[in-house]
Amino acid sequence: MKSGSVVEALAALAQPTRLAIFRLLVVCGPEGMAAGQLAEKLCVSPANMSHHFKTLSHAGLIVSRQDGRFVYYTANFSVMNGMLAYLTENCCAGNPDGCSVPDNASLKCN
Amino acid sequence: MKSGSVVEALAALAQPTRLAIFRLLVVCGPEGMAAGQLAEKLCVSPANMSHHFKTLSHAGLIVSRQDGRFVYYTANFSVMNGMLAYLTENCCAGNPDGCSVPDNASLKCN
DNA sequence: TAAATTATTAAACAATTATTAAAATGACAG
DNA sequence: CTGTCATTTTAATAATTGTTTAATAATTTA
Repeated sequence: MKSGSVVEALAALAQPTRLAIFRLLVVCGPEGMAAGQLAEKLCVSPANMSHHFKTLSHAGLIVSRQDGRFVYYTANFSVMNGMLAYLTENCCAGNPDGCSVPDNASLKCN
Repeated sequence: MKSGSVVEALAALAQPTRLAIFRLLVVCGPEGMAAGQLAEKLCVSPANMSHHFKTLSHAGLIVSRQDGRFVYYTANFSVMNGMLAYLTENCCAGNPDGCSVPDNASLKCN
C-alpha cells in the first residue's frame, strides 16, 4: 500500500463521526447498513453523513450498493488491513532481537 | 482506549510528514533519534518538525527526552497498540461464525 | 561570560475541513 | 406521469490545520 493511500485512510478515520460509521459497518458485516439508518443511529443529518460517506468511499474504506431506493454501505476490510500492515511493518528494524511483529495484524472477515 | 484518543492518534498520523516521523521512530526502537537528525532525514525545517513533534506527542504517539543539547524522540508503542486494538475490535459481531480477529494486532517492541 | 548549536515558540497566512441549509437527483408506488 | 421517499450535491460559512519567518530558550564550548 502506498504512503499516500495510507494517509488518506487515516485521515478518513480521524474524525469522530466517520470513525463511528466505519466501526458500525465493521460490526454489520457484508450486509452493511442503509445510509439513512446509519444517519439515524449516529444522530447526524443525512447531508452531513453523505459528505462523510464520500470521504470514506474515496479512501476505499467503504463500498456502496443500491438496493431499491436505499443505498447500503459496507466496510472494505482489505484497505483497512493494508493500512494496519503499513503501520506495523518494519517495526524495530534497529534491534530485531527484542522484536516480533505478528504478520496477522488485520481484520479477517472477507 | 477512548474514542477521542483514537481519533487524536489517527489524526496525528494522517499527515505525510508525521507518518514518516513515526515510522522512522518505530524503526529506530528505544534509542530513538534526535530532532535535528529526523529533520534532516525528512528534508523538513526544524520549526515545522517541532510543530509535528508536538502534535504526535500530544497524541501520545511519541515521547521526548533531553540528552545534552539534543532532544531525542522515541515511538510510544502502547498508544499505537491501543489504537490498533480499537480499530480491530468488535469485527463482524453480526456474523461471528465467519470471523476470527486475532488478539495480537499490535507492535510488540516494548 | 560570550558565542555557537539545537530546538521550540509566536505570529501570520494560505489551504483544508466540517457543518448547515437549500436545491437537485434517482427510485419507486399509485 | 405525479408525488413521495432516500440520498446526494451545491453553495456558503466557520473552524481547523500546515507552513514559513523571526524571535526565544536551553545547553555546550571556548
